[in-house]
Amino acid sequence: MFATEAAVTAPTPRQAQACPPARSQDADRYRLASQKIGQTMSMLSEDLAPQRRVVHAGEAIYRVGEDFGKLFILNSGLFKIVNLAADGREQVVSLKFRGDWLGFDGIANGRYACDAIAMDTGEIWVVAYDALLAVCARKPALLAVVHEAMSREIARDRDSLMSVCTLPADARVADFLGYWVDALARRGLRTDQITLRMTRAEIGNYLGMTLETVSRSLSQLARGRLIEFVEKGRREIRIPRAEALAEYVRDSMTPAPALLQ
Amino acid sequence: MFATEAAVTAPTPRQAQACPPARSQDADRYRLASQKIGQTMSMLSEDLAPQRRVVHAGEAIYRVGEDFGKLFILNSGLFKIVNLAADGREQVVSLKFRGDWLGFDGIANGRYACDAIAMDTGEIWVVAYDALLAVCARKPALLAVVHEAMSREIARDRDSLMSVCTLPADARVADFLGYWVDALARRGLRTDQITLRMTRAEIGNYLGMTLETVSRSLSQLARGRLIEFVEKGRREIRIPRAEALAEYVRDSMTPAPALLQ
DNA sequence: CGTTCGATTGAGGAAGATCAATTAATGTGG
DNA sequence: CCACATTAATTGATCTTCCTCAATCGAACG
Repeated sequence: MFATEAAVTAPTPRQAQACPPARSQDADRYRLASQKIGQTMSMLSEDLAPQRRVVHAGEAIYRVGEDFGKLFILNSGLFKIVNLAADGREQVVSLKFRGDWLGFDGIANGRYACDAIAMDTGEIWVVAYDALLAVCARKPALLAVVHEAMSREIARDRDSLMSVCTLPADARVADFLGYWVDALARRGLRTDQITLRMTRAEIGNYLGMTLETVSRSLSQLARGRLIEFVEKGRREIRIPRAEALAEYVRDSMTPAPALLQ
Repeated sequence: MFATEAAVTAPTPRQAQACPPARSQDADRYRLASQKIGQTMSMLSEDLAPQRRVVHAGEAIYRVGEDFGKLFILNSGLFKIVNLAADGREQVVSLKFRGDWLGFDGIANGRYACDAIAMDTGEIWVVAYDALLAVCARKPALLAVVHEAMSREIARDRDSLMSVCTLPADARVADFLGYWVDALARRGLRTDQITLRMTRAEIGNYLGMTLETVSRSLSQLARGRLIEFVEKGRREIRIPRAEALAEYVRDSMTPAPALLQ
């Protein structure tokens, strides 16, 4: 499932929680997360004095095969991370929001392993990896931030894989929307109405299905009043109850799936 | 695709390479990789003097929700990383071989985000995260190793997602075998014959398909002479030409996927 | 030697892909 | 501003792939 970070902090992690936490607890959690991101960004700005760069939709800040050297912190806008196979297959493997780091994939081999492409006008902060390490040596809190970002990315990628491997198409789209809402909520942004800055084809690519299936799934969710299309342009979506998306995902599992072992 | 690390180091990364590199180049690359892993393990052993612990098949070294505090380096054996959703879904999201680190997922939230389960008798080295950071402060080369391990994990996870999202079942299994062979080769182990220490159900779970489909795909690959079952017990597999697996994956993409039937 | 678990294989069905047509939104040049 | 072209999205009709259900077989084990 995409948004399992809450589950990890649950008191009984091996058991499914009977009922969702009260609304106000959620709000608290999101407020804290939002504050934390803000504080982290301030700290990065102070300690690193990063170069700031405005990017426009479609622009790549790095591409697969380029020499690694810099890391990027997303201050505003939205990015997609695209994996490219030698045979030409392209795969959107990750989405990046404010506060996320980009470029970790380049450390291992000295070359970036994918493309990072802006989906929107935004601002990124550029940091030389060497310089970052130098500052980290003096400031352990900064290193902690870097490790946390990498760790979160690992956990997030696994959730994506889980979603793709275990959920039927409709639930996958619902899960995706839930993840998006969660990502916005953590950044203190409004979540009752979201603007998908992706085409159906991009969403489908990310979720491992065709654009037609994405379209059908969205229509299906709209029929069930889980979402509503706003005005013209079907990328603006109203989400009356964000929890309903998670419930929908849960319910799609009803006939208990075969467990391992 | 699972094994794209080679592609990243290709001279023309945006273009598909017309013909595969010569056999000897591959051998060189693998020898270097194997040496590097050996050297890294030596260094870790010296600098960290980690606690060593023998684990047996089925044993978990950590479970989702447990307080984070330790990282683990796999010295021998094989581990699976299993993600667990609140609704009971289980998903094998990663496999770990000698030299791999386990537990990074716990850094972000202070709790492990998944289960790490031994599939085999093996030895892990246990390091307290705090202690590791302390040593890293004095020894930058060690920090580089840690970051490289995290980076590699991020890249690997994305390759998994790509495989699941873009390949049909047969090619996915072929890709999986290719990944396994590659992982062994990097560690200087024999690759003409491999022992899958996973049931068809586990493989299917990892690849997002049913055990029956895994079985059928393996039979299919065997009919095409890409693999051979060794003796009794269908988990021992001979792979005459490892490159043939990658070719099979490539061919499954092209307009005419009907190569063998 | 029966029991159990894992693997294989077949038949039928369902989810989703593919192909195709239509509509809606966006952009372009006159 | 409008006709036109272009791209995105929706929806329907078929077809394919893979899942589900079920039977059989082999290997491992007490």
